[in-house]
This record gives sequence, C-alpha cells and structure tokens, in this order.
Amino acid sequence: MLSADQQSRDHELVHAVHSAFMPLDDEMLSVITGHMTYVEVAKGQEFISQGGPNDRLGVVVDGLMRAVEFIGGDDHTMMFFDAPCFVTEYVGFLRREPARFSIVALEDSRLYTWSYDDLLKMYSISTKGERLGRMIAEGVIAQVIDEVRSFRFDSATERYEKLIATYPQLVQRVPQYMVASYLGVTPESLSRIRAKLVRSSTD
Amino acid sequence: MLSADQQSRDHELVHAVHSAFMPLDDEMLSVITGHMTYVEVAKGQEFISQGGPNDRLGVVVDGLMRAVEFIGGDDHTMMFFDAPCFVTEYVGFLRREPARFSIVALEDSRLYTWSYDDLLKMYSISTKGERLGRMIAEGVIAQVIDEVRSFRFDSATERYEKLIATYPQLVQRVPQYMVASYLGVTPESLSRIRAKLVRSSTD
DNA sequence: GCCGGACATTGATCTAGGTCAACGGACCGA
DNA sequence: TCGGTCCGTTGACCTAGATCAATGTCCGGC
Repeated sequence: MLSADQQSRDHELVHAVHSAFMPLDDEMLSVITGHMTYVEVAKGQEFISQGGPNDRLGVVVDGLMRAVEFIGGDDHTMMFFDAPCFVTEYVGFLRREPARFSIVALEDSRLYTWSYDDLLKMYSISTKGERLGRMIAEGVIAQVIDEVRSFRFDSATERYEKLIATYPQLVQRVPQYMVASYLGVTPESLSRIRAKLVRSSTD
Repeated sequence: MLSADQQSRDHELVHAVHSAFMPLDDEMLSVITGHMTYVEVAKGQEFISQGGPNDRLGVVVDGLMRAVEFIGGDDHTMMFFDAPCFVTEYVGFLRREPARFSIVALEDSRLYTWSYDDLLKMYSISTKGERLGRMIAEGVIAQVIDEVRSFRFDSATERYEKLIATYPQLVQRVPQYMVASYLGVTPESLSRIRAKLVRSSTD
C-alpha cells in the first residue's frame, strides 16, 4: 500500500527516467522502486565527494547539480546535471574506485538513488534489468562522444552558442565562471566571447 | 563438428574479446560464435563507409584500422583500431543511423562481426548476453571519457607523448599526417612537436 | 550607509598552434 | 634516367585564447 506521497514520487521517477532514456513497464518499475532511496541535496551540499566513496548512481528529478574536479589547485566544471537526468561519476562507479570528481547541488535538488549492489541485483533479476543498464551506458556514450567532437572541432564561441541553444536557461542559473570552466576557457575569454556576440547581433 | 581452422578462429576470438573486455564461458561463446561472421579487409578497403549502412559491429583479431570522417573537404582520423579490439561506429550503430565515419584498413585485417539484429538476439537469449552488451558499452565509455579529458586538459605535445606511451609501435606503422589528425593538430605542428622533443631529449 | 568579498569586464601582452609557402627526400611509373 | 606525386620539414606570419593586472559592480553583513 503506497502513500499518496510515495505514489507521486514514483510518478516523478517514471516521468524523469522515461523522458531521459526509456519507457518502463510495471514489472521493471517495481524492481527499480524496490531498491531506490530518495535523497534531497541542499544547495551547496555534495552528493558525491571527489576521492570519496562512489557507490551511488541517481536520477535528478528536480534541481541542478554540477560535477567539479579539483586538479592542481583549480577546479574544473566537468558537467551540469539539469533535471530530469541521470547523475553519476560513471567510470569510477563502474570500476568500484573513488569518485574522480565531486557532484554538488547548485540549487536544492531531489534525487532517487541506487547503490552499486542494488544495480547488480536489478541486472541479475531479469533481461530487462540488464537492458536498462545497457541503455544507461549507451546514453552516456552518445553524450560523451558529442563532447569529444565539440572539443575537437568547435571554437569556444561555437561551444558557447551550442550550450545556449541546448540549455537556454542554464546560463541564467549558473555563475559565468562555471560556464567558462565547463566550456574549457577562462572567465575572461568567455566574457570577451559574450561581448563579441552582443556586438555582432546588434549591428 | 568444428574444423581445425574454425577452432583456431574461435580461439583467436576468445582471446581477443577476453583480453579486451570480459571472460566468456562456454555457453556465451557458443551463442556468440553461432551468430558471428568472419571477414577479411584488405589494406585500403573499407569495413564501414561514411553515410552508408552501419549494421555491423566487429572484433579485430589481426591488423590495424582507422576511423576517418570527412568534414567539409578534409578528413579527420577519429580513432585507431589496433588488434585485438572492438571496431564500430557505435553511436550510429545503436541508433540505426548511417555511419558517421568510415572505417578503413591500414593493414590487412581480420575481423569477426555481428549484425545489429544478431546482437539483439544475443541480448534476448540470456542475462549474460545483455551483460556483454553492457560491458561493451561501459568499456567504450571509459575510453571516450579519457579522450575528452585529454582534449580538455592536455597540450598537443602531451597527447602525442601519451599516444607513444600507450601504443609505442603505432607511430611506426601509420603515416605521420594521420597521427597528427588523430591528435587534432596539423601535420606541420606535429612535425615541430617531434623536432622539439628530439631536441630536448638530446641535450 | 559603509565595507568587503565575489564576479564580471576590459586592456596589454604572451604563447600554442594554424596557415601559407618553399624546399627536400622517397618512391614511383614511363 | 627523368619527372611527378606524396610526405615530411622548416620558416614567416597570423589568430584564438591564456595570463596578468586594473577597474567596475553587485550584494550581504555590520
């Protein structure tokens, strides 16, 4: 017997995962919900900490988070997680290694999460479980390959324009120096790029 | 009843896949070999053609191939496939879309291949089949994420040094302009990088 | 209202790598 | 043997973006 609250959370989850990856039937849904843990991460708090344990994968149903990696004194924004989407440091998670980067909430966020062991259990229960794992992985691949192509072929200006085209609202919600870091340029350069775009659009 | 020839090929395959990804038990091996097709690709010939059908994934057991993408007049070497390894234009393959790049043999190469439908069949037969698919995908992810990190953080010199460290023999077997293209720099720049490295190692 | 810190902007200069052009060697086929 | 053509090298110059430094702006605490 589910509470109304729980039902509404399930609904959120289905919607989030469905829209992000694949449809879920009732059987799969019950397996997934049977193992998941609901988590709230307040703005500024970490979901995963660089160098720390990395045994949870999640779905962000509400909020915004960023992956940040500290390398030799300065931090690099590796990724944004804008609900609804999966959130994970996937390589370390799969290899059972410490997290390579932290994942921090930029806004109050709500997540459903699974442990590595839960996931293996889900995989072993049915072919559908393994398929879900495969589709998560395949979704990640497409995303990461796009990123390689972008770094290889696009200028900083083009990467910025694509970011705006894909997530128009993100630039409003995130400090500019984080966007710059995500694009792989300095804050100064992004400032100049924006100035140049404004100039060229108003003449 | 297997011929000695077939048995030796199976042995090659097991060895190649095992070393590249995961151990295979007898049951999985028989499912895989039941669907696979042996292919030889002569030097200079295409395994997959950009813009053409993209319904085969393979394992290179012998030889060397490269992924080459034509964009606006010039070609880009996106990847090398040095046996033993998987060979595929994975994103298009998964999405049932035309190949985004060609895959050409740089040396006479021998492959075992599967069609998309074969793969789905293998996935549906058992949890192990899905697991194989998942592990292929997860292996690809780790590789591609390393590439993003390299383009984001490393200079051309560092990327060249890492390439040599990882595949010392590759530079001998591949024309320099292809290596340059793979590294994302011009042939002139790679030539200068090499000259600089020689200079700094001899004084 | 004032102060301090965190961000963004702007300018001056520097550097990695791109572009264009010349040159040289290796390998070809007539 | 003589030209091509394909590659790699080297030089002169150019450009995107980095670096360093100064200034401006907002915002929150006292």
